[in-house]
Amino acid sequence: MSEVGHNSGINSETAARLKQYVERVERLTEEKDGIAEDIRDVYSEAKSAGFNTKIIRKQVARRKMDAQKRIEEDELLELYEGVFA
Amino acid sequence: MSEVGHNSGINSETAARLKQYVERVERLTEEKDGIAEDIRDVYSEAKSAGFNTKIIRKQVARRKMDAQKRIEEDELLELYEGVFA
Amino acid sequence: MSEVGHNSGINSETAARLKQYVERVERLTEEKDGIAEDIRDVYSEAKSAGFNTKIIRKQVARRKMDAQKRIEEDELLELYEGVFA
Amino acid sequence: MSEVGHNSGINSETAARLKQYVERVERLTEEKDGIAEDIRDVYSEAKSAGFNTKIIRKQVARRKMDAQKRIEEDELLELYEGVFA
DNA sequence: AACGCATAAGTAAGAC
DNA sequence: GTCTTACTTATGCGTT
Repeated sequence: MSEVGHNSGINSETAARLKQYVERVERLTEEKDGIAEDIRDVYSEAKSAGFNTKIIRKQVARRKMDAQKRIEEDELLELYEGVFA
Repeated sequence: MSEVGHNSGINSETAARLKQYVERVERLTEEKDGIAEDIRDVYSEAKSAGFNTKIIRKQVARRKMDAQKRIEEDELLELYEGVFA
Repeated sequence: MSEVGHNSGINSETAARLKQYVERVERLTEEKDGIAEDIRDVYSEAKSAGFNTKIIRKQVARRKMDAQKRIEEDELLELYEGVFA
Repeated sequence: MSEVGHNSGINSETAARLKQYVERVERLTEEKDGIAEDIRDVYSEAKSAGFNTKIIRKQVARRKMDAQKRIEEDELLELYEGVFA
């Protein structure tokens, strides 16, 4: 067998690069999960302070939806610009 | 109507604190979404480099599962210990 | 107004078919919920028999994970095969 | 060591009963997943027939909520009966 | 541009 | 009764 195959049929350089990508994703995912935990902590804290977290979630969702509407409008404006440019 | 009620039936201080929580969540969510985008970028880059992103995803999933499995087994052992403690 | 619109803007045949789908989903959901209840009953029974349900849950999770891991690995292999096909 | 311990420190009869529970849960879970798949199939079919599945889901959710309201009312009635009985 | 997949949010149940 | 954990639903993303 040639050099190819030392790592399940892939040459070792390719395998190494694959590993790089996997590890980068893993590192970023870890960060992301960390932030998700932070968010949970904020809700916990709010709860401890006597707030109903459901309401906060609704509020967040609502504002996000509004933001979405704004984005849609922006895109529409951009579209118009293209037409009149 | 008393001062209470200026903000839908809750006093202004409470409203302010609520706003704080909402904004903290929003800020963290923004960060989180940013990282999610970074992850997508890594996959895009890998794809451009000629890799099959499905393979990378599977590798990531597989490794995550290995880690999870170990945790799962440790917890099971611990649980069994608890039975005989 | 034409015949269309008697049911909020859709013709009655379409409405009837829609209703069919909704009812099929509802019937199946009912079955599903029934089984979910059965599962809960099994855990209750186990608990009454003196078992730590957490252990049973962990066992179930562990076995499921084993199965999933095997599937995951098979898919990965298949994917690799595809690369060299 | 006594007979206890042949199976990770649990006597074999207990282990056997544990296994029974695990398997019952697994069997029921399999059934449940099968039905979940059936539900997905119904949605797929509806989609193929030109329906917007999101709307069907909303419809199903809405009817369920109505049912929930009915249950709440029933419980309230029951409560009253208790008071006046 | 539509489909399936994967993650994420929200909801509900069970443990302490 | 509170709290955490598990499940279910829903949305959004990548792919074909």
